[in-house]
Amino acid sequence: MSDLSRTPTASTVPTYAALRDRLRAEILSGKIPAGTRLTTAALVERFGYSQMPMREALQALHGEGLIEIQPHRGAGVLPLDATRVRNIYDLRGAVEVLLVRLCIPNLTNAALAGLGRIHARLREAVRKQEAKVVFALNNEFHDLIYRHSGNPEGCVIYDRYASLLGGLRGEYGYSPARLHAMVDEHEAILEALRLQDERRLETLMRTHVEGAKVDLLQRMAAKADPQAPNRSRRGGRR
Amino acid sequence: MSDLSRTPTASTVPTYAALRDRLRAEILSGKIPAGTRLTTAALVERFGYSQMPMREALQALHGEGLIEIQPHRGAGVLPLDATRVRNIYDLRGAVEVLLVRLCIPNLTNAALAGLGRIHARLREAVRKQEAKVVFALNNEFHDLIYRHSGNPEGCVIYDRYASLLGGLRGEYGYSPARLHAMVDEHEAILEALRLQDERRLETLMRTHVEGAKVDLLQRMAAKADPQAPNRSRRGGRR
DNA sequence: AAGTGGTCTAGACCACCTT
DNA sequence: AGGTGGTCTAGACCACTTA
Repeated sequence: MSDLSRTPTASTVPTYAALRDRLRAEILSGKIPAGTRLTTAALVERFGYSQMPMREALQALHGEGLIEIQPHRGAGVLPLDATRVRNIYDLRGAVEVLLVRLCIPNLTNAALAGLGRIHARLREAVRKQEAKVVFALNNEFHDLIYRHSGNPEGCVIYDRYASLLGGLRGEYGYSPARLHAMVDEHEAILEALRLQDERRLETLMRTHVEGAKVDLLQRMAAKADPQAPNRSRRGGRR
Repeated sequence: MSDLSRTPTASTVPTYAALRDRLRAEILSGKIPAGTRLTTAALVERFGYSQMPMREALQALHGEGLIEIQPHRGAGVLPLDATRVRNIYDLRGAVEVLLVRLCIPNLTNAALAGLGRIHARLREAVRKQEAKVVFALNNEFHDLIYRHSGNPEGCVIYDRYASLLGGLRGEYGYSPARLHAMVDEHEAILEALRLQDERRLETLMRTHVEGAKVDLLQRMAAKADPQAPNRSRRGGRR
């Protein structure tokens, strides 16, 4: 797809790259929660390599904005509080509005058909209340659109923030209302894409991201603040 | 809650951080041109430190998207061709439209007055044809606005791309027409900020960035082939 | 005043690209 | 097959934080 040369069979992946990718995945999935301190000693203990490859991986993640490094004091996963979630959603939304606009002239009929199939499966998953599947299909839907934007730099930014927020979404899930709104909004976006209605697409996409933002923030707040003077045991915890 | 705000007087800056900041500045200013290969041997030769601090600096810059690292093959400054410039301008524009919208409720009268002063100086600099001053004041104008957005993550993205494109602008300069358009557009943006006219602001900012993009692309193209598409004398790239 | 852990150096190893 | 240069290890050093 890009000029990554010729897929050189990925013969030998350096240790620092493997560590970087693995740590990134664990941070984004929430397996390493925000706020965790990352010491080289612990990483050496865990992975069995010496400090320098670990340090290189940490520097790369620092450049990506995933962790914070204080000179002479160590590294830590950046916390994701409500303010930061709001900021990142806003930022991601701005990028998504751009990307969906850019892709309008590039979307083939085949791509539109693919989007339709993904949408149908997503609607079915919502009906069955399969949260994991909904999450995956939602990502597929957006990815397939943006892939046609012709702006790989923007896709990288989108991916980064989508993954970051995706970790949280895996933890907090969707509200039932949000699931149905998502289906309706995707439907409208799909229709606007077919009609190549740029202005409407921008409005729809902004509303779509805004709705996701509000929903996640509400669920984060609800979990942090049970606000139940009596032992409200509404809905079991799995 | 982690204690990231301690301001420890930055007593001792590690070598890798100093190298990273220095290399970043030289790349962004164009002192190290796009496409340059960065070997550790050359860096050791130049700075006198061993390889590992250099490698850490390169990893950080890789995470920031400034350089490319091919495993077992080395690092190089990413080339900035017309396509990438267009992509980055589009991306930056989307972020700027967001940031200017967010700052509307946060702009004080004092901030507006400050913007007015910057604008007056910029108009004067345009009249005197002082390109460097115009460049600096234009940055000041935008920075002062976005600083009030309350979205530091977005400001980081803006800064990164503004610096990247700023290096090119230092090389290619502005067209006379662009200078005057800039003044007019800033004037209109300032007025819309005073009136808190969100819709108009979005339109204005989008036009503003689009104008800058087209101007830079035209000047890059003009310099690349002065009018005769002769065969590329500079062949082997990579 | 001691300890923890980040930082840097020197050298050996080996993947990739030549001849 | 040789060379170049990226990659990794082990250890010494020292900044920052404990008590």
